Amino acid sequence: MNDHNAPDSLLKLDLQVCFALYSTNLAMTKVYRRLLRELGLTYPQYLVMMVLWEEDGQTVSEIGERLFLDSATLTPLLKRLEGMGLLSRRRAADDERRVRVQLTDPGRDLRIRAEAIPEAVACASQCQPEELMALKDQLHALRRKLNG
Amino acid sequence: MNDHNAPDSLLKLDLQVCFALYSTNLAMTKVYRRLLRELGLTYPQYLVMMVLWEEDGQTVSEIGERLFLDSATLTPLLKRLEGMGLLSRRRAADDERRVRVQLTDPGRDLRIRAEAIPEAVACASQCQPEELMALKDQLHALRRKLNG
DNA sequence: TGATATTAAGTAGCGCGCGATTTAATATCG
DNA sequence: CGATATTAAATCGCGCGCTACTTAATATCA
Repeated sequence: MNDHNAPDSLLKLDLQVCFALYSTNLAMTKVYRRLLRELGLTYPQYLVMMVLWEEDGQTVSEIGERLFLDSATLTPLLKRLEGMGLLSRRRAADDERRVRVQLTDPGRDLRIRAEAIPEAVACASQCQPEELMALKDQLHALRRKLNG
Repeated sequence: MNDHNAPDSLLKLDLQVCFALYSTNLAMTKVYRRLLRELGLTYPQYLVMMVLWEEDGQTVSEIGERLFLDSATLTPLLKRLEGMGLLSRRRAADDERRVRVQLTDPGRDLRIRAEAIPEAVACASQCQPEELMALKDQLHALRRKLNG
């Protein structure tokens, strides 16, 4: 009868939404993994590079606020990117608790090669831009409610 | 101008959708983590239990098809659930390559306590059922395209 | 039947993502 | 100034999720 307000229906519906989120995220990550392999990056590493390409020299906390990740996740990840020679980590002179993350020349240069990625993902999604934008807005709204 | 077909706009839009998916999934997992802690389950473990509550005695592959996970992920996870006494793993008599997963009495009983979870998550999401259903359908459509 | 191919599950190793804790630097306040 | 609180980053341990590989059982077919 399509009674979305019946408790049972609501509970199952919710379950499906969360699993849809979970499994679609897995599928998305798989697509990125294939595309990012030639850049030698994982998806979270790619996100960090995006944040730095947008604004270089951010602290670990600032990067974490953009990506909703904390230092327990970011510190090892940044060390790997540093090991690849894509960035450098240095304590800030004015506040030695903070670590500023600076792109190296290879790190900046990688942006050119990375610019082909979004188009390839969009192609793999086979969605209209309008659909993707609508989905993005709904996800942002849900994220805000879940985080708040 | 709102020109979604301009290459630059399309690329950025796609990026935002994927990150929205990624970060909303993180937020969703955090909500579940808090709720599932009292059951002693992680979200993927909870998903496996859901699959078995729906149909007991499935093989590792069958569970994997439902959840889009393979044996490299499921075998260790199932061993942990077995270690908790929630299920048992046994080679199938008719085809000894397959492992059938059976709920134990405690595993079946856990369902009662788990039934409060979806409502709590729905409450945390603060969304109308219609919104969640629409989001679910869009995610399923995207997942199908990404996987196919 | 016997050789080969396929299938199901398991293992090893790596990179997240996070709760809990630690270390060190800065801020606050008596 | 000195004691305490707060903050930023790092560390530790665990559970995914995956690629690549291994092992064992079944299927296929000459």
